[in-house]
Amino acid sequence: MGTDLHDTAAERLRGVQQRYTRGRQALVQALAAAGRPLSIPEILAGDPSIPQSSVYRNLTVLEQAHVVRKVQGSDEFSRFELAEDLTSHHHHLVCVSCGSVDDYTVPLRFERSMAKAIDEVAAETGFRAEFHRLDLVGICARCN
Amino acid sequence: MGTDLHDTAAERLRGVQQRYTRGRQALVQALAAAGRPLSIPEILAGDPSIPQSSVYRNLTVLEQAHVVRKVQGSDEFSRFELAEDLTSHHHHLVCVSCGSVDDYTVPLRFERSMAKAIDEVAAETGFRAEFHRLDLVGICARCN
DNA sequence: CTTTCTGCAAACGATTTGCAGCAGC
DNA sequence: GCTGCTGCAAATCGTTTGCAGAAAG
Repeated sequence: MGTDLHDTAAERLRGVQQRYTRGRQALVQALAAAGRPLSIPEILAGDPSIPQSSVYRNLTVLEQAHVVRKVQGSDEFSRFELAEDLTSHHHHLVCVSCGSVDDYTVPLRFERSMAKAIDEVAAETGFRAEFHRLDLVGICARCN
Repeated sequence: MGTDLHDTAAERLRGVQQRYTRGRQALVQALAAAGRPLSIPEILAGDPSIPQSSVYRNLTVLEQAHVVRKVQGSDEFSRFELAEDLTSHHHHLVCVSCGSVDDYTVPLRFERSMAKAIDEVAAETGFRAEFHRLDLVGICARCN
């Protein structure tokens, strides 16, 4: 299970001529354990032994290999999460107070009706959508 | 009509102890004319006589006065558009190729069903949503 | 007049990058 | 070994800010 994740990650990295090194494994592990998008400071706080530049560099590589995805929050930090096909389809609760980002899901029925609406927009505008973001921006339960 | 916009902007600025100066009027005018979120480089390209720092500073003030809103694209630039209550409710088509952001709308019926889904999420998670973002990320018609 | 704004240039801070040495295969 | 990765420190670049003079009311 957790092994599948790392196997898949290794395979995708190989696909872009990259190695699945210790540092990269640690990042994937941290993101999988968190279950929500993490900022670089959060990752560094979790393991201060990793140099910042390696985190940046490896997240960039993992993003190109489609192992992780960059997520926009409400603050100045980029956040990262595992690619959706390694987890499951979800959306984000973005807190404008503390900047945290949490996952949430909507009923499948609603996703379907959204997919239909998106298809219509694509047909009308000529825009080819790769994915959609349905973020709720507000105040998280912790910040009350 | 266009006057209403400027009157409203002036009023909102007064509400936060700020003046509606020439430079700020020019920004509001530019955003209204564009009809889509603009980045600072785009604004400067449209009128190179305005100094960069004034654009940044005034957009910040206008944002605090709820005259404009910051919008996230797919590139490194922040973008700005008029506050939604000065225009109308809409969402964004974000092009990952050229970075441009365009507006689009979905049927009102769909917005209603989305509002309901959002209420349910709020009830379940304790998250208080101020607004939602339904962005489509992909390739715009221009980039083909 | 007094307060706020503007323009310039210098500062900031998240992210990127050059380079020398180390690890993976 | 060769190639690619790491760690450090310096560079980059969008954005912010201090300050002196100009504009608003």
